Amino acid sequence: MPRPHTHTAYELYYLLHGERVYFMNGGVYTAQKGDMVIVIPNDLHATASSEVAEFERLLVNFSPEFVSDSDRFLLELPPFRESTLIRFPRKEQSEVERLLTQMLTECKERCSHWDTAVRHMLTELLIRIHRTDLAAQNPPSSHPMHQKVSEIASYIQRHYKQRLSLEDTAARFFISPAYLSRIFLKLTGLHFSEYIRVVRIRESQHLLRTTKLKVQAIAEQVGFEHISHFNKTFKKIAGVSPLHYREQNKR
DNA sequence: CCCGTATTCCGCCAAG
DNA sequence: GACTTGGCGGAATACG
Repeated sequence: MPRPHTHTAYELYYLLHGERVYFMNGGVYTAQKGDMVIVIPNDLHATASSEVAEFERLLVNFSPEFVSDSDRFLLELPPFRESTLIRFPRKEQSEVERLLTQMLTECKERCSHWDTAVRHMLTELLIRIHRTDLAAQNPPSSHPMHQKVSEIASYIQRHYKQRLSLEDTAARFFISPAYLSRIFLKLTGLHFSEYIRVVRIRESQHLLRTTKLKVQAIAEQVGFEHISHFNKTFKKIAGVSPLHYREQNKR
């Protein structure tokens, strides 16, 4: 199973067939044939297998800069505001698949003006995404445990400032600590405690970039009682020390 | 589900 | 003084 990760590109993940569990945006989604997972830049995401083992997908990554200036606004609107899953209607699917495969072959073969061609097709794809009815979408999860893990992940995102133990959280959601530990890892790719740390460090990164708060203050705000431990954890996850990170990301 | 063990984490202090 | 790094023992949690 691929480790959870982030990157600065948009990711479009289209399922040709099979079934796939996707963790992103703090929620668990089950993708089926004809579904497209949209991951916006810097969102933590991972995939896991579902009961159905086999699957085939088409994957497209692109940076916002790749989209022509005049079409960039398409990325500012709803389906691209946060990572999500959309389902194309039956009759749209073949067209979407055609677009995607064509884009991929263009990228591979690199005939003249391939980039312009791809840029065009991407725009068309974005429009198709916008046109699909988003209202009746998002069956957030068929599986009851997916729902539960989603709730737990979102609970962590809301309460990372306070102490969160496996035991207390499990009790709050009426499952055993051991089961929570196992199911959480399976669906998110991260251990329960690891996820908390990642959420905390990501928030601290945000604070380092956007405020002038002292490291000490930030550490406390995101739920670390001791700076020494915050520093260690930060470096392990972010790769550099807090102030170094702030320095690097001074626009 | 419970258990024992291994691993990792956390809070604390000390030092650069 | 603020930040960073390191070591240590007990606690939490991961593993099988």
